[in-house]
Amino acid sequence: MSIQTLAHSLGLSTSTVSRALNGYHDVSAKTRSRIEHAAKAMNYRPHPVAHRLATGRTGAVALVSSVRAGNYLDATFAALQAGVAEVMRAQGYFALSVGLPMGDGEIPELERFLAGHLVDGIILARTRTDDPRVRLLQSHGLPFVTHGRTQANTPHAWVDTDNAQALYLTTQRMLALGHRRVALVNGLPQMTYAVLREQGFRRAMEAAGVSVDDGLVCHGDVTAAEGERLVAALLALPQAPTAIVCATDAQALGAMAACKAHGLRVGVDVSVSGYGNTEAAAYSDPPLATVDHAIVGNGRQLADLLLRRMAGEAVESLTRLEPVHMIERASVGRCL
Amino acid sequence: MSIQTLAHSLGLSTSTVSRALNGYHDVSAKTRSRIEHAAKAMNYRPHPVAHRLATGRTGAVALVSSVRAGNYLDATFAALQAGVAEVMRAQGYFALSVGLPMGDGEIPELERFLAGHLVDGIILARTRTDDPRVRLLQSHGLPFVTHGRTQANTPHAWVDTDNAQALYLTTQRMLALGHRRVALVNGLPQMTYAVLREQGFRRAMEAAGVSVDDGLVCHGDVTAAEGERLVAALLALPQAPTAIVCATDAQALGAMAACKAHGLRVGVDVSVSGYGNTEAAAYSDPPLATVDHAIVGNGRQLADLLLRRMAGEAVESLTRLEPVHMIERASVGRCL
DNA sequence: CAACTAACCAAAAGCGGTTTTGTACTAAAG
DNA sequence: CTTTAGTACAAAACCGCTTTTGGTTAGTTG
Repeated sequence: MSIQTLAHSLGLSTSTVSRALNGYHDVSAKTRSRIEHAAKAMNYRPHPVAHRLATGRTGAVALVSSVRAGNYLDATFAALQAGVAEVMRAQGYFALSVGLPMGDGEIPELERFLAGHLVDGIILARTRTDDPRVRLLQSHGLPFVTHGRTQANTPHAWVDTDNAQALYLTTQRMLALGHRRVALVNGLPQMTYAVLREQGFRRAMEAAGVSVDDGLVCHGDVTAAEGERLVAALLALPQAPTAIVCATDAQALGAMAACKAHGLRVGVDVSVSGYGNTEAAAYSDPPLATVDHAIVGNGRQLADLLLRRMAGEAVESLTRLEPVHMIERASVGRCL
Repeated sequence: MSIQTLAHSLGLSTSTVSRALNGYHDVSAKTRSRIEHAAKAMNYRPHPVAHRLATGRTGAVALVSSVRAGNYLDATFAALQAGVAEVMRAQGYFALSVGLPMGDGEIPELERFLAGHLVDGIILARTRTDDPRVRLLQSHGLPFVTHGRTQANTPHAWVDTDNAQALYLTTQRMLALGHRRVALVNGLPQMTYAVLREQGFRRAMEAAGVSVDDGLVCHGDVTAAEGERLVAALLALPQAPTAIVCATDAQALGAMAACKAHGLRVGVDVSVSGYGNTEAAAYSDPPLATVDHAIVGNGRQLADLLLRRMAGEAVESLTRLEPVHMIERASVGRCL
């Protein structure tokens, strides 16, 4: 069912059919409706590949993220994808997600993907402070939006949760409960969100007039295993922390395990908070205090900004800082 | 940088260049190497869209799954995607993942996706016993492999974990520990895996000569909230179970919470097991016994079968049942 | 009534490749 | 020496659509 057979069956030229279906003006109303009827009746739809070759547009966008082998995309990413897909679908676009192999293969693979002309725009997740993927996208020219900021000097469109505010809130809460030795278990420092979370942490400490013990600030993978390892080390210190603010719920689950292994009651002897409002956090024992960052909404925002970007809006106005709020649960309590 | 400019700069025709680069025989070795050198030097790569229009091949496959609003893809899906991508990338394919909106929009959206000619093959995750998506794919003709089986009478390629064996093992273990009132908290019955898990459960009970109390078999979403709800109901029964076998780790986390709320010590007064070997299970309190199903390996198998399918192998030989094993942890213990 | 303008549609040229068909030329076979 | 077969390349058709260009007809306008 090509445009040719359709045109032929109507006794018209393909160009007239094409122009009629694409809303050009130099087709009489009568002919247009005749064509539209026939198209519907014969269930004609332009072949997307041919359409793409002629127009350059693909009707799809990609959500790309780098994944380390053995360390897969998590529920956060999935929720992001859901938000993106929802908005994109409403506009007739497909939202595909693709994973780049973290490490040496990352940039070549992204180049290969870009060269593949599979999509009209890209949403890049988990940006880093100095992100070669962003530089590649900038030089390539394909419209893109990042989730999370970079520290690149050339501006680009982004959506971010207010990481600094989030950790400001949780840290402030710990301080309000009387904690003074507050530890930060953070993500890897090359991740922009980790930098921002640390800023929020330090700002809260400073605002309360409590000096930060750099020995209580540590970095690692955002996994439970890593959280457990880091917190076990913190608890072995001569001056162990009484509160532990973690960069993710997964780390916090590990942190709680380490505390228990050390004979501490979480929420009583030691307070622990997470980030992400995952289901596992709600059902941990004790329930884990966390930060809700409405990640599906972030996905919707990302899609919205990408659509605007593809429509040609300037990047300068295309940034969104999304609010967060703390969810208090029994894993945090008053300092003994 | 099109094939035409390349051909022109070499003083050859585009057809010769094309045939040389595609390994046809009627190009002299000298001309071929001259063309290959020039192509490399000028960094020529065929435009994928044009290539696709001419050949019909796209160089990408999709991992598709239906997602309910608010109930996103989980870590299992992400791990699957990682395995698929790994194998596909090695063959030069992209592995894209796309989410269909569960419900009425599901089939139209899949149709739209198929009509989009974006991929050469499809991997369908989370199959149901009677799956309209499978029927659509079968009628469409695009090569596909499902993760999980259906009960369709027309055969298709599939990879599945041995769900029945998994629940046979966990149930058997509960029975070996002296439990007689064993409950099953299962997924929704339209999911094939839920049917198979229930089969394994019943087979183990039967093998031990213990009759199944149908009041202790329940179904629901595979979330912690649902697990909690279902188990709270089970514990309110006059003859409450002493062991609870859950269909997923998430349900089991909810189940454990319900048990604790009921004043029971998990692993002592009541035993709980999960499925999926997630990190949250390893770090729950007590650590949750679970089933490891090597899901990344499943992804690799899926990719392998899809490649074979795309190469034209018959579906009959393209099925794989992957082994599982139980991971015993403190959430299960001897029946008091 | 000639000239001009819309309105409507067809023809043709792209998009960037692949594949079929055609054509010189060379070399071996009859 | 002619036929046959094989080699190496070019020309052209095609994939299915969009868009530019151009031409015809009818309806104003001066």
